[in-house]
Amino acid sequence: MGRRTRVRFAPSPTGPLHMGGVRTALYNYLYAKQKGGDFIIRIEDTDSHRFVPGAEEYIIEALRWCGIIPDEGVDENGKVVETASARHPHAPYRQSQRRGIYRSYAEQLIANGYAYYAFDSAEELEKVRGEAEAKGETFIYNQTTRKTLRNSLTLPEEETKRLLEETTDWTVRFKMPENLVVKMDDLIRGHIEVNTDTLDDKVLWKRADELPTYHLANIVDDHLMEITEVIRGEEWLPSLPLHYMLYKAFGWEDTMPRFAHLSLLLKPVGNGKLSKRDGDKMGFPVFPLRWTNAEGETSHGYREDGYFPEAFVNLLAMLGWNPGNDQEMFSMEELIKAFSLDHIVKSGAKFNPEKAKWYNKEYLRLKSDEELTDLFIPILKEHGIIVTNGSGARADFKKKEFTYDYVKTIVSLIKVRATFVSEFWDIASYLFVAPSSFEEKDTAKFWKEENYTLAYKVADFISSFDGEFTKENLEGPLEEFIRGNEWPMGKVMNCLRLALVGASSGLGIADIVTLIGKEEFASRMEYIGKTLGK
RNA sequence: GGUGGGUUCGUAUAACGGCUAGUACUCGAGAUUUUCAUUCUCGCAAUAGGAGUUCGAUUCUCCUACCCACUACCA
Repeated sequence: MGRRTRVRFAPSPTGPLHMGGVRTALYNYLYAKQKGGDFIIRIEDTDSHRFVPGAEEYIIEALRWCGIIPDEGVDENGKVVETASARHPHAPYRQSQRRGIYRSYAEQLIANGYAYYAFDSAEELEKVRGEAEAKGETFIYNQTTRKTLRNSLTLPEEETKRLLEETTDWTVRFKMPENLVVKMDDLIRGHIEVNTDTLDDKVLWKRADELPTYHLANIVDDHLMEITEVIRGEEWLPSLPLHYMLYKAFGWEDTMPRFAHLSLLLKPVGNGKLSKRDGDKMGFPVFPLRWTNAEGETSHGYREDGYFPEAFVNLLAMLGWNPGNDQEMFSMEELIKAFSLDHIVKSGAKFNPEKAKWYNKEYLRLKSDEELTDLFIPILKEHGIIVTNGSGARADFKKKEFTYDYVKTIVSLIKVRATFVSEFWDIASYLFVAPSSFEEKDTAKFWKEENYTLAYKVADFISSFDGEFTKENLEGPLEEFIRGNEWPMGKVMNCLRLALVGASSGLGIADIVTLIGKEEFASRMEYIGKTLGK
């Protein structure tokens, strides 16, 4: 039909965006970009009671961190973003700022017999609900019960007129037709049929705050904004028949968007959907960014926990979608190329925190040494380490001054051992500060006279080594020396490692000695001797 | 309760009627390594249950079970 692809992500600013919401936004974004179309962010703030300050800014910032940038919508400063591709202005993108638009559409439905005025107060409805519940039934405002309630279908015309003018808590409800089978097609789920007898007369517009409800606002805006595909969460599937009926009532069937309903993200263990609590309990974030609520409770965010946005996006993309082959690592560009609604999984996906970490580990390895070094330097500063611009890999342990090259060399050696940059300090602190204590178990295992006497001989060998100190120069001769004497390699080396690292783990001895230098090496050998005996 | 959706190793998924049900994470074993880590090799482990259609069913149909969503003047 040649319509330009236009999709939207339409969050309501009632709190921080959950990672499931980010996934929905991501799929919309991928779909739009693949088709060369537009990705729109629309803020659905039609519920004045649930509005949370800062939530909108949070949502936009979170998406931007992920690299999900809208072609149209609101930016993180609240300013309108609009592309040149827009054929006519679609702004504003906040439904609260569009309130003037909706009333006439609601009235149009009434004029054409698709909707009616309802004057039942909240208390009255609560009462009939309570009565039904007492009888073990569920009250539904539908074609049967509407005949017994106060609305423009049951009241005389004059009374309706009077109430419209004199009262301010009435609503407009959709008049759901009787016994009609709605035939729908979902891009992911296929053909679905629902009988309208099982549906209720949903409120479309509220006089009290002069705002539409989700259903009306959603259909009107999707129409006005020329949305071609609606990709949203599974929780909307039950209201799809209503939405179909609304498009029909407005006479917009020919431009009705196609629908795709995504399954939910489930909690890692047990049943149910992923919630904030699961993250707190199991120690993983459920939010893209850190969030502090009105009560002052702070929730973890992927960004603050040290995840790379590329890793976060990648793991999210693979939760409920697959490329149809074994590829697991995808950049945003690759995702845009490979994405397809055909490969979306119908069932809910349990989130696996282990796999999330694995993704970050993989992306960490992919980063350049420079980039990782820049991320490591602020952490070093927190530990009182000064990083200078001096040339070469030089270390001054007394002044705690190390060159950029020194840090970079370390990063290149340790990055394979970490999942997060935040782990670098624990992994490599001994390359900046001499160990002050020695791991008990390792000490008991290796620091024995028959071992350390040999270790000190090896230390003498290293100290008197007259070539330039590099790993390449040192490694071969060192090994030959120990093997030549037929000394037990593992035991001797671990005595040295205990002295240099404080434990029997860490880099190769040649690496460490090359980095810290002769002087520091000697000092550490002396210290362990004084401390543990020699 | 009603309506709709779903169900392949522990987890994420592949196999769009046809090999021995593949891959990744996790876990286990081995190899390499001066330790640790890495790397490599191998291994454990699944079609919810039952009918039917078919030469043949993970795939199609029906029933049962279980899970999820919705059932607001919330989105």
